Amino acid sequence: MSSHSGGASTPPDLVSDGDASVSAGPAGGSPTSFRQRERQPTIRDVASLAQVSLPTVSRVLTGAVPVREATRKRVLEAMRELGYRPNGAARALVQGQQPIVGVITRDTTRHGYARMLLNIEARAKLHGYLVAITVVDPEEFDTAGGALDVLLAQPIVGVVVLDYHTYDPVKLQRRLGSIPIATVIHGGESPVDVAHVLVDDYEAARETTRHLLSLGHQTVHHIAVPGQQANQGSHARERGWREALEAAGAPVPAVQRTDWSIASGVAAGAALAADPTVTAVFCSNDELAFATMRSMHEAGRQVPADVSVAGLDDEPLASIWVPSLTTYRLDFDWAGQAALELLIDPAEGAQRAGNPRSGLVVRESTRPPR
Amino acid sequence: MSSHSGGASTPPDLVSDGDASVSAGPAGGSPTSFRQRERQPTIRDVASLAQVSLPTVSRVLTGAVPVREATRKRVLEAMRELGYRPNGAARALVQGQQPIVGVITRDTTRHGYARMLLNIEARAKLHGYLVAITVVDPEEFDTAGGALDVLLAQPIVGVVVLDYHTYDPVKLQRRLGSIPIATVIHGGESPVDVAHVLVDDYEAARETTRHLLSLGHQTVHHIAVPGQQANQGSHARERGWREALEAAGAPVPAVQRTDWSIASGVAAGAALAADPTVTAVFCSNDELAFATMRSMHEAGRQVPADVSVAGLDDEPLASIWVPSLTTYRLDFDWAGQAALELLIDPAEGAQRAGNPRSGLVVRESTRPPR
DNA sequence: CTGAAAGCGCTTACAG
DNA sequence: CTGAAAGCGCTTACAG
Repeated sequence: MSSHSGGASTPPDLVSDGDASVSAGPAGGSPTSFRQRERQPTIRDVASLAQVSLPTVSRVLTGAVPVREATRKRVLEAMRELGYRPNGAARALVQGQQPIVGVITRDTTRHGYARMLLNIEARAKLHGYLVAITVVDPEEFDTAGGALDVLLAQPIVGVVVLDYHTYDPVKLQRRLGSIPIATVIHGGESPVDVAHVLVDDYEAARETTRHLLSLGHQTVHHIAVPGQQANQGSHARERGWREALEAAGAPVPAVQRTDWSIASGVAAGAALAADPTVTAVFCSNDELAFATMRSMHEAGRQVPADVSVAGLDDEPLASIWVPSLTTYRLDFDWAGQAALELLIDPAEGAQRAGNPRSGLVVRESTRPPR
Repeated sequence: MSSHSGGASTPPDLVSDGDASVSAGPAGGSPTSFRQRERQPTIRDVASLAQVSLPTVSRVLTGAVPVREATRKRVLEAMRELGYRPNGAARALVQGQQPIVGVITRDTTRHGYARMLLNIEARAKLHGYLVAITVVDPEEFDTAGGALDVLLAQPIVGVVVLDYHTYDPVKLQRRLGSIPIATVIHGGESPVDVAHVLVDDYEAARETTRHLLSLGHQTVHHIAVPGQQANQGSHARERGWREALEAAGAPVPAVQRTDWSIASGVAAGAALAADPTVTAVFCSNDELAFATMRSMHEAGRQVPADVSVAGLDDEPLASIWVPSLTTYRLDFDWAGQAALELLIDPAEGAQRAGNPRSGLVVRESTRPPR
């Protein structure tokens, strides 16, 4: 490897283009040096070098059957010398199982998915499993061929499906066949017949809306994320909000809809900011709440003096926004871990009904109306 | 599957616990129904049902060699009837290649990594490749066994290493052996001998610092992310800031160090807020800038009236923070795509030196000192 | 504790 | 266009 001089010079082989560029690597290396890999040593090479039989090498590899210490040493030494690396595909073929867990998810950069994914990976690693992700948009489920097929063709341990209800369960089931599955479903949704971890969006939304009502607001406006595809209905968060209002006998204002984007959140927030009767807004997630606070600011309305704003999720930035955001914390870390465990060991997994650190977090952005 | 009544009731088999819980799935399903999968139909079953030979089935599978239409139809029909799914491990064994791309990365919830990962996945899917991720902390590289070994044991297409310089290149190389690799390195770092995509953190930091100086600030304070492990030195962003100051003959204040966490950013920001001579702060990333703005607010110092604050990355929220954040946009989407292409096709990849949408974005948080 | 044999499910030349 | 044979690299009974 090159030395680390710490200098600020750019690599000599650089195809410079503004401040970002690409280099094909090893100086003078032809593309083929990347494509054609030399023949890897196999268990057979190791066996002959160590002067033992194939099964013996296999035994020190798996560790299932005891091998004489001296023999073991010799085999290990031979492996080191040859730079031997077991062939996972061959092993998977004979064992009928690949130590891989698949994850089917939507946009992994969004807070909830990102945290669940990170935690699934961490937990899977603990069990010695690799995580393979496939981002699939519910709308393009049918066309999401390639990668998903590769995943499902492997004799994998199973698949974790995040936000299960956004997919069409029939199509999903047909595609997955008999592959084990564990899902994360979100509160207030219909009962399902698959192993699942429940993140109760419904309850979270209801609770947050109640908080705003308890402060004395006549009603609470809502900025919503898109409804769920497979459900055809509104999002659980929207239902939680609606039912909280109905239960309190408060009027139910028209919902402001967004497309998940911040821009659409700003637009929705601006619409509410223009309405002087609005004193409280519950947003389907923290990002939309931030966007709403921005819109309020631009319209010259103070949060929380003029308008209270609450979110849902409790992203890290919620605590430091100015004003800090009242929101409902959802424990996606727990959800990710629980889903993985549920897949690995349904019996065990179902027992550890966890200790989710969820709940309303009241901060600066909400207060009684004046 | 269960019906979708849209009701808000929780599943009957629920182990209720607050607002989040776990259910082991298929009602009455014993754990074994998950562990033991029935024997999958093989190419042999398909062949005998369709009354053709094994190779013929293989041919309709691969599509490489033409097959008589009528025969093809019969084979396809047999596959459908049996619910046949090819065994990827067997195919990989004979072909010597698994259509899988590995990604070695740190905390995938952080903005840059998250976006690169998402884009790598999208691009890989286009090529029919699956993406397997392994989150590995540079410090625990040696112990990060399990999952990484599984990944590297597969005859994968190659590995994309994000933020390459945080790892020890020697250890990494030893672990990867002859597996093709494409990396993302960050600006101002030492030249490397591997295929890489450059995201120029150094230039970004220098440019942003220059912007603050050009506004008339005597100097610019800095809140830094941790240095890079393998480099032992300071982060490229810190070097960019330092050299911009030196080039301008401005004094170089002590650096405020953080551990990436928002809390440490708030603490660092508070330290600067307490110093009345501070008029401009450049933060290593947007999150730290948000934290700093929070600290300034708490200390009663106005941004940008009293203090200018700039970040780096241009996260989505930067544009809607109050005040909106001046920052330097880095095109992680491009970087992710370019890295994947570089891995797949080094020759092609190196040519498309991209059109990164990077650059300084001046917003509300910076202005001349009074 | 160790070796010879069979086989995991597929693809790839090789014939026809 | 199609079939019989060999083999990818490993593990798993089966003997010893």
